[in-house]
Amino acid sequence: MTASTMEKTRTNLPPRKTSSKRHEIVEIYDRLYTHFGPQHWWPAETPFEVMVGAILTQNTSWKNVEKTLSQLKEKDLLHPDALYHIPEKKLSSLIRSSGYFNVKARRIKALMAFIFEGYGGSVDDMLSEKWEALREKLLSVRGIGPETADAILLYAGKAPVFVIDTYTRRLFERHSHIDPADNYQKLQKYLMEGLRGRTDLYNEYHALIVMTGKQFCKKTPDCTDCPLNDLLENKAVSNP
DNA sequence: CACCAGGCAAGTA
DNA sequence: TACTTGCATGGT
Repeated sequence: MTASTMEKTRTNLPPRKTSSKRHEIVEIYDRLYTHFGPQHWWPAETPFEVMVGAILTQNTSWKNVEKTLSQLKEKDLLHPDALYHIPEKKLSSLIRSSGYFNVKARRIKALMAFIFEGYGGSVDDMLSEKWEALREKLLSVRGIGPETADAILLYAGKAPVFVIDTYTRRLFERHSHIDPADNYQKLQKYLMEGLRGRTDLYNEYHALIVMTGKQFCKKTPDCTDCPLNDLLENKAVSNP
């Protein structure tokens, strides 16, 4: 896998010619990719920014998080040393516009403590650890659950993990035979096996799913008038 | 006005 | 184990 092929990713899993019926996971991916194009995720300049953003965006619109991140950047606080030393109270006031500011300030401080106590404040050192081990450690940090941990691993550390969020559940609940009641790990395993360990696809797929959530699907549990239905139903349409 | 947003932890039965 | 609740701002 070269850098250039990472840029514009199509699945090619399996080749259309030799497979009469492609896996629905791949089918959905290709439809989303064809429609929306590459997403270039995560929207951040540094791995550290990914990590902070991942906490700030918990159950919160990215729009609100952007405001917070740009303000932190403006004050030159968006790096480990600054956020490690800043008082929690002050941090909570700075991240106010992201919502849950008291909770998230505590969570960010917990992550800083983790980075400094475990890796001397070096994000690079943290991310150079084996991702399976790092995942377990991240999950032990207060405020980092499976989605946040996996977002950090995938988008900051380029680890081969699929990020499962509410949009992902909703999409596969409506447009595949996957049991929506399945827990995080089971759905994740199913998707990861379907995509054969392709980190670039995990990256792009999750980004595409969030894009569809933003553009179309806001209603739960069902949305019959959702324009996304036209894109995802009629699975035979593109391949006679 | 209600409802949702790229979750998580803690409490309850 | 499986629900329920608190956390909170900002946009539609």
